[in-house]
Amino acid sequence: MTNRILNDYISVDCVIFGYNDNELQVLLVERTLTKESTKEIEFTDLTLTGNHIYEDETIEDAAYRVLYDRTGLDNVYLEQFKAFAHPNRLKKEKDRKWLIHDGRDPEQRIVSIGFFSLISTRNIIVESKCGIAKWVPLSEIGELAFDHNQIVEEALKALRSKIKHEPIGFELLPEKFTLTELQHVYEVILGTELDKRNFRKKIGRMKYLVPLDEKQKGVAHKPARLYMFSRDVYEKTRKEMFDFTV
Amino acid sequence: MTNRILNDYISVDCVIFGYNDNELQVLLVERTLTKESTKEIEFTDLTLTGNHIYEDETIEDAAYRVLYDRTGLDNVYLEQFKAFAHPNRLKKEKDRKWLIHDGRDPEQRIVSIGFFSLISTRNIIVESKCGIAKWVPLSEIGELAFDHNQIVEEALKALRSKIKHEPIGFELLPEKFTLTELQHVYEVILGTELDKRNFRKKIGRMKYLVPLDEKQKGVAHKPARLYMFSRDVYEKTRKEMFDFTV
DNA sequence: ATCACTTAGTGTACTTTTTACAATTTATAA
DNA sequence: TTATAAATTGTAAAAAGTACACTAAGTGAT
Repeated sequence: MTNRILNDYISVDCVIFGYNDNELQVLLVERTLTKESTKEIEFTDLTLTGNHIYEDETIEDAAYRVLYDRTGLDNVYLEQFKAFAHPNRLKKEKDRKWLIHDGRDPEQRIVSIGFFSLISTRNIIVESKCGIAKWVPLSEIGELAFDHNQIVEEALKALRSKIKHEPIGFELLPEKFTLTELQHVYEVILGTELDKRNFRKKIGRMKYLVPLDEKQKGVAHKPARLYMFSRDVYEKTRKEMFDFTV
Repeated sequence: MTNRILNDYISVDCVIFGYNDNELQVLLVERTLTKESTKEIEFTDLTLTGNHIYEDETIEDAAYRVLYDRTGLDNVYLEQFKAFAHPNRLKKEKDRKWLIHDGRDPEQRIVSIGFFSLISTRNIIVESKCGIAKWVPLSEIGELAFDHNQIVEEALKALRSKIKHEPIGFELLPEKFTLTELQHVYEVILGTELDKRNFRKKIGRMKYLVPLDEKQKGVAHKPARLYMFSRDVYEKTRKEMFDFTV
């Protein structure tokens, strides 16, 4: 790997989703902006995690690298969903007289290739070498830098669409999880309430969800059985569907 | 519009699908390569339709423009499905000593943002100002320039996935079409045979498919009823589904 | 006018899935 | 022992999926 970037104007940006406190959260990074003239700190901002693409990387390589540098995790769910080029981004940032604290000009990244990632929050070390990252519940995201609000919007759309047709909900949960937790993940992402019995009946037909001989510990009520996702079974039993809406 | 390109290294590439002779076809463009030294024509190649993104365009704007320049059509189905950056593309093309006939260096476009488009073949004028385009059945596509084979592959995957969940099949047909034609489109795209009665039962439940008081003309058998897609009805009746595979 | 030919159009019985809905079980904590 | 909290489970009715074969309505040839 050369570390020479492919192009100054292209970056990957990653919408990192986590699930905690019964909410869908996004991992955002603080960006410190200084005045070009005085070098004084003007204010801080929140951005997605992103970076350039190196010369000898595919776009996916770059995204996995970005994700690893931010979270220390690999083998996580990551999916490219859309590329963005805001013709106004250039202008909007040019009008300002700010620099990012490391001296980079914030206008540089023009085309951004959006990925979303699902990670199990508990594994993650939020502090990393490149800036301070923090989990922000979707409902509390304010105005982000650049066009990152739009990217989050579209990532959420892509996630909603994807989760309806492929079993990816458990990617937001620890390896072993209860059916109620899984149901909550679906409810939070889809924004609807689901009937407990029907959810279990439906998901129960999916062979890839394997019940363990293990139960929740330390809860003040009947402990729930734990389950795991088996990719193996999934690959073997997956069949394509043919359903169009309405 | 300035016509100043955003960036030399980024392009949009469009996989234009058409349906004819009961086959899925792709509109491809001949590229003439000349030797850099002698300017002699070395050979011709086939590529997708693509172009750079202008400074004041969104990526989608650029794709619609590219499609319009190639086909003379607007208001067609167009969808961004994936961005590509082949780290090897640069090298592969650099090793050769060719130029495209207009003098451009073929290595220039590095990141390509892929779209696919569905058009009703009968409306299209294939001759256009920028090169000769021709319809090639999917089964007969040989080796394309750059990584365009991969882009076509992925476009097809995206199309297959999309058509399972959204009503876009008729985009490949004239405004008025028969149910048999529609069924053939689904069969060709999905690569499976469908039962005529079951297909009609299923699609018949979709209110957006409106039967007309009009029949096929000039066929040597019982003429079929013609149908139209009503986007209006679709928008109104569309409801989200929650189905995961297996 | 009849007939041969070709594709359009339709129904039924069976299985599976969806949907709406509430009582019982099993653990902890007081 | 009891109160509490969440887990777990079933059923009946409606809708959708599946497998399967005959009749209808045109054209073109005789």
